[in-house]
Amino acid sequence: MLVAYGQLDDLSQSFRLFKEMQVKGLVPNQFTYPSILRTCTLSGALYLGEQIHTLVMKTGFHFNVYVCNALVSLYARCGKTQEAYLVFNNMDTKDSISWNGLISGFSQSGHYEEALNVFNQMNKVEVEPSVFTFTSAVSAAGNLAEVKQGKLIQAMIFKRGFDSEIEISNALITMYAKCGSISDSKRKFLEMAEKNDVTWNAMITAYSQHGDGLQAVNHFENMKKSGSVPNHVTFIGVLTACSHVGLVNEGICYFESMKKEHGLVPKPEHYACVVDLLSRAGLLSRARKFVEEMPIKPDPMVWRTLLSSCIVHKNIELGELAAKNLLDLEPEDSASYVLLSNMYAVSRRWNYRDQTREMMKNRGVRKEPGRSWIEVMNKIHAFFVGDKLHPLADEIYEYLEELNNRAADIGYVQDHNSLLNETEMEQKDPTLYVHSEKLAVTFALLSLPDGIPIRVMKNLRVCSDCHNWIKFISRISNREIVVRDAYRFHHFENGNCSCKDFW
DNA sequence: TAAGATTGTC
Repeated sequence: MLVAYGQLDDLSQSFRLFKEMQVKGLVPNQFTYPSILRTCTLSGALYLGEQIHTLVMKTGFHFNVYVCNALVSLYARCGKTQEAYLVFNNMDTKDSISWNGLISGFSQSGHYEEALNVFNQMNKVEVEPSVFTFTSAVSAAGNLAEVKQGKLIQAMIFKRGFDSEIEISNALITMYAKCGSISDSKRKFLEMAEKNDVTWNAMITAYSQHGDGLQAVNHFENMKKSGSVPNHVTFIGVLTACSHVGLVNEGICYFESMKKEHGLVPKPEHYACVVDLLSRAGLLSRARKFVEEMPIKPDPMVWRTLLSSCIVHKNIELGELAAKNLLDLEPEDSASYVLLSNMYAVSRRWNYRDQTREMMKNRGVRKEPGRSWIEVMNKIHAFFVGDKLHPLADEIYEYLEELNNRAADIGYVQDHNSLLNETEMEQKDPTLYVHSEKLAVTFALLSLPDGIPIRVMKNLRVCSDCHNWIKFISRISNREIVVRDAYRFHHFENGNCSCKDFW
C-alpha cells in the first residue's frame, strides 16, 4: 500500500501509512525505506528524512543500494551537498541511479556547478550516463548559461543517439534559450516529431524570457490546438509574456481562463504574475485592489513585484506598504532592502534611504555583490563593481571613458539614483562605482572582433542606468549586445532594447 | 513490493 500510494504521488497517504506502521511496531524493510524516502524527497520533508536515515542505520539497511540511492536523492534535492556526498561515498557499489541522484538533486536544488562537477566525474568512471543523466546535466548547463559545456553535452547526447528523446529535447530548448540563442530553441522545437506539454511550456517560456510576448501567446494558442493540455507552468509563461509587452487585458483574460476553461486553480505565483501585469503597466491602484481581494494570503513574491513597480512609477505610499509586508515576511532577504532603498533613492529621499541601509546593517543583512561575466577565447572573464583586478583593467577604464564621452555626445546622461546619495557622490571616486556590466561590455568591445554579438551574464538585475548606457553603446559600436540578468534577457541593438524599457 | 528526468513568477 505504501509503495502504491508513493507511485500515485499521494504523499499524505504515504506518510499516514508509514506512521501507522511505526505506531503498530512494524519494522520497515528494504522496500519500505526507498518508498517513504522518495515521498520525503518529493515533499521536501528533510527533517523526517533525517529521522528515517537514523532508523536505516539502526536497522542495518545502509548497505542496500536502493535505500542509499533514495538517501542520496533526498539530501541532494534538499541542497544538503555534504550529506549527499557522505552517503554516496560510503556506498560499495554505485550504479547509474546513484550518480543521477546526485546530478538531478543538485540541479533541482540550484547547485548547478556541483551538478556539472558530478556529471564530469561520472564520465571519468565506468558508469554510462543515461537519458536521465543527460536531462539533468543539460538543465544545469542551461541555468549556468554555460554554452561551451552545453555544446559538449549535446555532442555526447548525439553520439549515443539520445537526441530525439523528448525529455532531453525539452531540456535542450530551455538550455539554448537560457544561453541566449532563441533561434536554436526554435530549430529544436520544429525538428521534434513528438511534442508534449513540457515542450510547449519550454518554448512559451523561452519567448517570454526573451521579451517576445506575441510569439509566446501564438505558441500558447497553437498548444491548445495541438491537443496538449496547458498546466500551471504554461500560465506562468503566458502571463509573464503578456506582462512584459503590456498586454494587460489579454493577460487578465488568460488568468480568468485558468479556472473557467482549464479547471486550474491559480497558485500564489499566478497572482504574482497578475500583480506584475497590472503594476508594471502603471495600473497601481488596480494592482492594489487585486492584492487586497486575493482569496489567498499574498506571498513575498506578490509584495516584491508590487514594490518593484512602485519604484518605476514612483509611488512611495504604496511602495512603503508593499515594503512593510515584504520585510515582515522576509526580514533576511537583502534584495528587499535594496528595493526599498532604491525607491527612496529615485524619489531623492536620502534620509529614508540611509535609514534603510542602517536597518540592513543592524540586522546583519548584506547585499549580494553584483557580478557580470563574459566568455572570450574559451575563458570566462568576471567583473565586480568598480574592480580593477582584470589584467587589462587600465585599457578597460580608458576605453570606458572614451565610450562615456561618445555616449554623452549623443545624449547619454548618467543616472546616479541607484548608486549613491548627493554627499557621497561629491566625496567618492566615481570610478569605484562602475557597475560590473559596464566593465564586461567594455572589455568585450575591446576583445571581440566586429560583427560578433556580445553576450554578458549578470547575477542580479541590470539597473536602469546601465540599461540606458548599453542602449547607447549598442548604437555607437553598431553591435548586438545580449545581457542575461537574473530574470530575463535584454537584446540591445541600434540604441533599442527588446524589453522596450519595460522590465 | 524499492531508487534517478524535462517546463516556473521578480
